[in-house]
Amino acid sequence: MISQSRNSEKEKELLSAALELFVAYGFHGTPTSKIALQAGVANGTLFHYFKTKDELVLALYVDIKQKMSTYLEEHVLPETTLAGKFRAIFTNSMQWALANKTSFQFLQQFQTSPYLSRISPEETLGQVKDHLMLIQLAVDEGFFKPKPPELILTMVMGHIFGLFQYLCSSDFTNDEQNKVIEQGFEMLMAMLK
Amino acid sequence: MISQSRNSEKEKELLSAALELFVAYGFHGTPTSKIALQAGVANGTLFHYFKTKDELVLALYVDIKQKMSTYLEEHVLPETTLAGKFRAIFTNSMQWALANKTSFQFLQQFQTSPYLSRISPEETLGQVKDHLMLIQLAVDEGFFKPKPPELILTMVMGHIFGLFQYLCSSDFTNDEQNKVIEQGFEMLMAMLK
DNA sequence: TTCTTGATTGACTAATCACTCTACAAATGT
DNA sequence: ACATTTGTAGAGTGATTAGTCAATCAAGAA
Repeated sequence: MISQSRNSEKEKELLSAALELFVAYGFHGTPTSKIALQAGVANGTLFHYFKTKDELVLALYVDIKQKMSTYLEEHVLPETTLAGKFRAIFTNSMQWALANKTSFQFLQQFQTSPYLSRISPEETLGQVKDHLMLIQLAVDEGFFKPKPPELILTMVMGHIFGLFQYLCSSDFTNDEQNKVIEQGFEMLMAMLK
Repeated sequence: MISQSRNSEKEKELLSAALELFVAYGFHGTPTSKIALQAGVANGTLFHYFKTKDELVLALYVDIKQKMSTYLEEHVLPETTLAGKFRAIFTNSMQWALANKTSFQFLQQFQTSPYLSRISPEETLGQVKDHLMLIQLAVDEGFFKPKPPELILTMVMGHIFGLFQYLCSSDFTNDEQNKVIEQGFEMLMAMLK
């Protein structure tokens, strides 16, 4: 219905404005008034959609996490082989991060901030469970070295963060970017196999 | 002199209190009044040592960076071989991070925050110049794969961050920790050689 | 039409914050 | 001894903030 789409629109505007401002000025460094202003709504409207500022921060985190997960699922599910799945997870994570730099920066910022503790351990676990299972499978089949899956996962994520920072630090053409991602994946595999 | 040592003491107290509170509640989430309280000094005293809150944040960053650098230099300089130097850099970075978790967490938080832009590029470059030169040397000698040193450096740092998070996520004995660090180094070398 | 419900507004408030200011104490220099 | 600088305190201030509230507005239901 029309009214609902209006609702979502303003909510989306608020989330989008919050994302930009949070990355630029930090969570506490961004007043709700500025968020409302940039979203083009009144002060009070923000609190109609989000009871508190904290709730807005958490909602933004969940929203971004979900968008990235959806993107990854779409691109990984079609892959049939283990190697194909890992390549898809890695390259598409990088592609998404580079295509959504602000969102990815927000994730980094959030995950190293005290806000992270507001996310329940179950929810955190749920987000990585699938990946852990896939890694376990790869270990069982001798595709990866026999290491704890959690160790492998954190290393892969560290790898992705590092590569992201490298690709953001200077200007690359799309071709160069893809080449670096490709090489980064090969190096990662050299480490894990 | 006595007065100077008193000065340093209060300044250190303030930096130490700020560190704990920043990691627990974030930069803007920590009022200067609470910092002064925890440091055991009056409100105004904080502003005698640091003109503004921002200056305190930056001073804390510089202080921690310098402590880590000093620690690394001490342990890396004695090494004579390339392999020895890299192993020393890696393992001692991990050791320092685990022995100074809060400090290391602060570095992570700071480096993913908008505050990072307050640090001049020259200063940032100065901090990594030595490492970049060492990597370049290793590439020239065929010790590492022929990749841009910046790429190798960000990957190593991503590796360290990942390993740090893994070792913080659950309880390990010292022996287990050292084993993981050792293995982590071997894997890193497998990737870079 | 009339009623109801939810969206929207922006002025308002109580609390909090970074920072100042004045006064005083302690150390240092001469 | 005296003067000067430096450290310390904590009440005070003006600005800012998250969140509230009473008042409209829009739109569908009866």
